[in-house]
Amino acid sequence: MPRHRFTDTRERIEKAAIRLFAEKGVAETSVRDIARAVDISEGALYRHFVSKDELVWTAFEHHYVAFTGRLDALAQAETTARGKLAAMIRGFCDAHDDDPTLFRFLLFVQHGQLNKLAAGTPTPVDAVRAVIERGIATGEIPGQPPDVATALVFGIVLQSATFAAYGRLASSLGSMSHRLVTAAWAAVTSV
Amino acid sequence: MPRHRFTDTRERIEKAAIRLFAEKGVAETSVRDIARAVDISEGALYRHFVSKDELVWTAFEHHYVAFTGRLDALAQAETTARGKLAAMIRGFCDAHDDDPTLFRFLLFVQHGQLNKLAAGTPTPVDAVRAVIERGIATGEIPGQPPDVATALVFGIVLQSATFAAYGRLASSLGSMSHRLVTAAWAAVTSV
Amino acid sequence: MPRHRFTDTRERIEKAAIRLFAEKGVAETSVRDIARAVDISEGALYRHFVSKDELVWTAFEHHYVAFTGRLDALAQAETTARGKLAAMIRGFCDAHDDDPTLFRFLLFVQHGQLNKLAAGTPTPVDAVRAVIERGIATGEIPGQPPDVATALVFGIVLQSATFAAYGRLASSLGSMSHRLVTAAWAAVTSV
Amino acid sequence: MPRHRFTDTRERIEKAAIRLFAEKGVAETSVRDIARAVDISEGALYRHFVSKDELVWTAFEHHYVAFTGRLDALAQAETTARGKLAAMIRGFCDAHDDDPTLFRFLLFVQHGQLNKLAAGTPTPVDAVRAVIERGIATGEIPGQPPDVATALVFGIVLQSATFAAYGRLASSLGSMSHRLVTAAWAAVTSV
DNA sequence: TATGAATGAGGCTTCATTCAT
DNA sequence: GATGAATGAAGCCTCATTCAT
Repeated sequence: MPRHRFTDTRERIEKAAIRLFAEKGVAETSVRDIARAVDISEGALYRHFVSKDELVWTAFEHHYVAFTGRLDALAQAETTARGKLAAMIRGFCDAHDDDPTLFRFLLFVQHGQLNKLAAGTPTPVDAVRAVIERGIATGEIPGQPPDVATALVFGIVLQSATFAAYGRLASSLGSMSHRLVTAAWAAVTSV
Repeated sequence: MPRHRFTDTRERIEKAAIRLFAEKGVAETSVRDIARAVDISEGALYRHFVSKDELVWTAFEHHYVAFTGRLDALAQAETTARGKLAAMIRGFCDAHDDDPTLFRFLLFVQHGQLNKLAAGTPTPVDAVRAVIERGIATGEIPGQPPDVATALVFGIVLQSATFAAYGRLASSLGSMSHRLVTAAWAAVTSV
Repeated sequence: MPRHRFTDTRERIEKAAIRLFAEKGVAETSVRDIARAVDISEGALYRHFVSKDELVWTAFEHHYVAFTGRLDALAQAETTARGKLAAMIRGFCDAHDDDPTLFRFLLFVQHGQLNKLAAGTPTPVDAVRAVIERGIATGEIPGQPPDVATALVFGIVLQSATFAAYGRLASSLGSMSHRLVTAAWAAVTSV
Repeated sequence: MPRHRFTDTRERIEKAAIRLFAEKGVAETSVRDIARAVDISEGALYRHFVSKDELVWTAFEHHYVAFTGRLDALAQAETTARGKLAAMIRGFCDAHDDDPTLFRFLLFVQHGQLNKLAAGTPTPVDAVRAVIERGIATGEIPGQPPDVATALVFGIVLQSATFAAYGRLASSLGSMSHRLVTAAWAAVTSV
């Protein structure tokens, strides 16, 4: 099944690349590093990716869009603003715990990739912001600039992930998702 | 007497370097980039800094320690936990508005520099955490793991700065410091 | 199958490097000089050697140890002290005539490499010294500090090679090996 | 006495340079190294020497010619070939013991300087060779190619100095000059 | 005279990418 | 599809030398 092996190699490359990018940064990771991690030759890597840039971009875009979609879906399954926000925050925590390395790559290391997103492509920030904007419209959330409220929620979640990465917090964000929801809601409604 | 006894080349290098580091990242900024920004030769740079590493480290450490000290001083000038926290958050906002580039370099780009700090050197995180821990001890802040509460406060402030950098929020954080204080206090006391 | 599985680039690099080192010295020979001599790019060189240092060391160590071994073997094939010494001196002359450039690199240019030899690694000096020490013990050579006698023998051989390099003596040391043996033996037994 | 200070600085530079050259080699010694050793600025060094090359050359030529002259004088004070040779060898030993660093610089590190000597400038090799040639002419020394005999004598002396530098022999060559004379004479007359 | 900042060439090395096999 | 040698640009750094002060 050569097709399978191909697909498999491509995925192994992407996975290794994401891990290395998350650990060391994109610029600090060489094509050689990646090839070695997957135990293939440098040349072979170019059979699967046209360039390092494309590899970075592919790895980023694919998961970034998927994660955004998941957040949207989680929100839509709820009816209240608080419920939507809570579901999304739990979604963040789950995504983090599921693959902390990928989470860090998507949300911390992406420097430079964000600008490449086609204008209008929704991001996790947009997903959160949409819920907040709607909550303000319905009166569930006090009137305020939605970007500020989005920053509050986003900051609470991402900083926890950062602390987890540095070992300042337990590596499982799920166990504190309830606390984060409470805090985020308090922050957002504290106007 | 030397040609440039009162020269400011060293400072111009540091300033340009910080700007480039904040804009593009450390690894993505070459010594040549820096030299060009200051309009000197690459070699000349090495009369002022032993290596690129030392330049990064110097630029980081100097301001990082100073900023931490400023935060501590602001906190000490207040008596209540809420007062201390409010003063520190305003301190963050002022530092940001004073020199957004430096702020971003210190708090976002430091990748890799933090580990070089002598163990025990206090950081802004420590400054905030100390106030929170004390507040919990005095009962001003509800009982909770201090690291979680610290993440809440830190996240609220840093994410606002991030949004400002991306143009999602006004570039002046000072104008919203009151809102951030309220939100942070709400988050911290929402247990 | 790789492009150049049977390629000899590595050997060509080593050979050119040894020649240049012998002609100009190690520090005076740049990686660019070597690459040009082999007609490859500088970067290509690093696929074959990890660093200039490693190239120098590899070129040195490999041949140095081999040469020492050859000397030892030549000595062991003889029974008397004079026979052993004579065989070694002829060994020096043959090695010189075989590849004067390599000979000069090993015995004159090694500046700095000798210290890298694992302590206890035998050198040509040790080989000669061992024979002399034994000759003194058996009474074939008059009692004297073995290091002094070693210097006499070594000096006679190496200075002849030096003169050959400068054109003061014929480039073939083999044709005068008999003379060198006689002189060395006379010097050593002249106590 | 500004004149004196000037002269003094120039000599201190030369002395420090010779030491560093002997210790590390010419290419491995930077102008900066030298300036630091003398505790002056790099620029100041150029007030005393037009270039590094000139410094090397001056340091070499001056002492090299002087040493050659001393050898000649020592030889002329004797009447027999053996006496002349013995005096010269003692001259070598004394020069070595007097300033081992200078000795090594002149006789080992000069790589590249020898060719700059005006054609016909007498060298220590010439001094020894002249005595030997004459000894052969008078019959005091058996007939043989004078260059070979010169190599024997030179090698015996220089290798002893080399061993002294490496700690294989006592640092005082004077104490073994008698032995070296005996050995050299034996070697030369062993045809 | 002395200083040390500045220069420009060059040194060693790494990197993304290509390509003959 | 895979290999790894080769390339050329670029990266960081050192050096001999100059020059304004």
